[in-house]
Amino acid sequence: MTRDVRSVTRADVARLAGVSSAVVSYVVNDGPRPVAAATALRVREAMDLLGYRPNASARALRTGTTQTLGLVLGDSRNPFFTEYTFELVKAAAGLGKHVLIGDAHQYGQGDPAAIVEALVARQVDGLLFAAPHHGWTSRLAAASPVPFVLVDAPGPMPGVRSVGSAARAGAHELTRHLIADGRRHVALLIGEEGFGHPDPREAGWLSAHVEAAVRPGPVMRTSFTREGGYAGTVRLLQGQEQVDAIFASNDLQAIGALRALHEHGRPIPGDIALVSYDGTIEAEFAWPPLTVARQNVQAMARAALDLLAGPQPSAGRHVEIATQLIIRASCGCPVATTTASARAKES
Amino acid sequence: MTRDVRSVTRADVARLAGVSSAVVSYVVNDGPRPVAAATALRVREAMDLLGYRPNASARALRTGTTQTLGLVLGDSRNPFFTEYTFELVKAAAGLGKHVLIGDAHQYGQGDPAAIVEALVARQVDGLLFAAPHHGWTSRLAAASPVPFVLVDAPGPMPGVRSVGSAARAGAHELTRHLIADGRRHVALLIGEEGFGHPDPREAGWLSAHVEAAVRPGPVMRTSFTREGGYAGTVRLLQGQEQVDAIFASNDLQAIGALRALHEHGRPIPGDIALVSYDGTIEAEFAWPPLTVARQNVQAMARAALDLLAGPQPSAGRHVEIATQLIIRASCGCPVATTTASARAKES
DNA sequence: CCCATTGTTCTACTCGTGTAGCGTCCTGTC
DNA sequence: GACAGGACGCTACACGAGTAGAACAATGGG
Repeated sequence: MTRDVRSVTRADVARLAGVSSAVVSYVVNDGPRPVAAATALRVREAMDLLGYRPNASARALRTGTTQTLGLVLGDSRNPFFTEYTFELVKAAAGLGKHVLIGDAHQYGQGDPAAIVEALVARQVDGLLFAAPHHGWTSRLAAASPVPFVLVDAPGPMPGVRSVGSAARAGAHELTRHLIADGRRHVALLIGEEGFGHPDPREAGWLSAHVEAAVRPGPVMRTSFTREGGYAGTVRLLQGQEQVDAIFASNDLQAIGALRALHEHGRPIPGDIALVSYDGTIEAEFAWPPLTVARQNVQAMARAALDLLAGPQPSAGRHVEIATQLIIRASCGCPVATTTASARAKES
Repeated sequence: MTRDVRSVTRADVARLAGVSSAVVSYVVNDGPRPVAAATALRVREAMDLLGYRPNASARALRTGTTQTLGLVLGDSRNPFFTEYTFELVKAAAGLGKHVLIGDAHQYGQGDPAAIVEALVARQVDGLLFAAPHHGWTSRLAAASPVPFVLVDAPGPMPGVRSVGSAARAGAHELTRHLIADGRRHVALLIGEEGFGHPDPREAGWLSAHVEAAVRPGPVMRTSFTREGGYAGTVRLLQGQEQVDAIFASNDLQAIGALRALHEHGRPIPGDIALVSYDGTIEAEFAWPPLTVARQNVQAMARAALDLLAGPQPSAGRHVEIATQLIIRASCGCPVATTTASARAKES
């Protein structure tokens, strides 16, 4: 039919409807000026007939806004981030915005500013950072001329808007559950020290021990990957310290731990209980299904977009979303139910 | 410093460098006209000093190309598609292009044209369809005014450019491996009939049986989800027919099957072998690790972009990428090695 | 009947970039 | 010394949409 739909322009519609191009704009945008009902109808008919679609580039040029957000991703193999990504895409679509993906890997880990520039050059209205390298944050903040939020921050940072889970409370609750079940040697799998803040998951794990007056189990530092979880667990099993439960700080580590435990023939949860922080679908369909502190990815995505759209307090702002304790087979407790954890709070 | 980086324009650079704005363009684009070396240097210094970034919207308006591709995604919870997504993003970045994500779910399954329109209105240069609903294809093709390719097609379709794996060969090889190991009752987990083409995975599974003169095992039709794999496997275990191996048609079904087998206390591979088609990281870190026909997602992503960029044959074109047989513990065979399957071919 | 007011529409400029058409100057050759 | 030709650079317009300012018509009040 029409050779090229993109070539239908405002002027074409105006000509067909017998009006000026301004009127077409007013109709399209329910514009700043009123249009007589009869005229608007003629214009709408002309638009339908021609299959008119306003040119987004021209609009962006004129208005300075693209209705597009840039998402900087660090680890695309982590199911938590992929789930997060798609929740963000969905939430953005609900606001009529699209998401442009910038994978940090391809630009080389060394230069976060390059990613930001590539996205900013595309005229994105805002940036979402899901890059786990918290060391980047300050440089990213400096490099970004547009509003941005960290979508997975461990805690508040001055001058930065961020969203995170109530990780300390979630980890505390998860650990307390293990202790209440009778576990007395809960090892912690976690990332390297100085990876930004003191890790709130470690703090929660520790505080649950303090609260119950139980001596904390061993801490194993490794990477937040399947391989890291595997290697860390093997080291735990070969070590001197007694272990009757493992707290993995994300699902990837838990999946790796699972393999190590299976390979060593240690029954779960009979011999060693295993719980995890994140609670992606992978943890749900692992064997045995994992008891987790589930991050509310959907709520986090919405909060991130709210922060981006809202006013820009120079002091920064951190929104914390509650996690949810989901009890499955891997902790070996009798009940299998669900409890809401600490309520959402802000700081 | 500069109040708003986006506000630095070509004219600012020209003024600082003491040249006209055209010259700045020529330098930026290594433009259609030559520029004296000394002048170019001055311009470049001015650009650096001001932090000039060409406005992508204005460029897109002028040139009619956005250097952006739209990706229509059907199932964002399938690790195969998420891996594919990020390979596409990476491959596109290598060509200086970005990817705009359109999640089919949010628009409602009923109207694929709406997704296309939303993306096309954003001036994407091309479309990539990863929507598994093959029934959509013709409508999508009709709705798309820009070049498009199917990135996960089961076979050639007239007038459509598409990429797929050599699924029949891969399934054949995988099944043959099971039979060679002594399995004689290989059940097939697969999707509903009429889901587009006759499924090449079913054909490969069947042809391996014919080749070995072994009577094919039961066929279980279910959805391509974890839940579907679980339910299908439970039905298989409760059914009359003997089963000593299960061929899952994708990793999701395999993960579900794994849970069912574990729940029923059927040792893998001792009692029942399990293999899967896809070969994402989830299959690698399952317990036991799954023997798979791995789709070469990276090669598929590159092929898809090549097809999109290349000439547009009206007859359509289908590129097939070879799968790779990866032997792990779940099939119970003695060796654990890797074999390349049928080489890439085109049709 | 005139004029102010309101409602509706048109004209014209703007956003920032790509590039065609047209100088301008410089060099080499007869 | 005049002139052809090349190397550079500048001016000016187009891309498609948003919207302010002006124009025009219709209406009501005095």
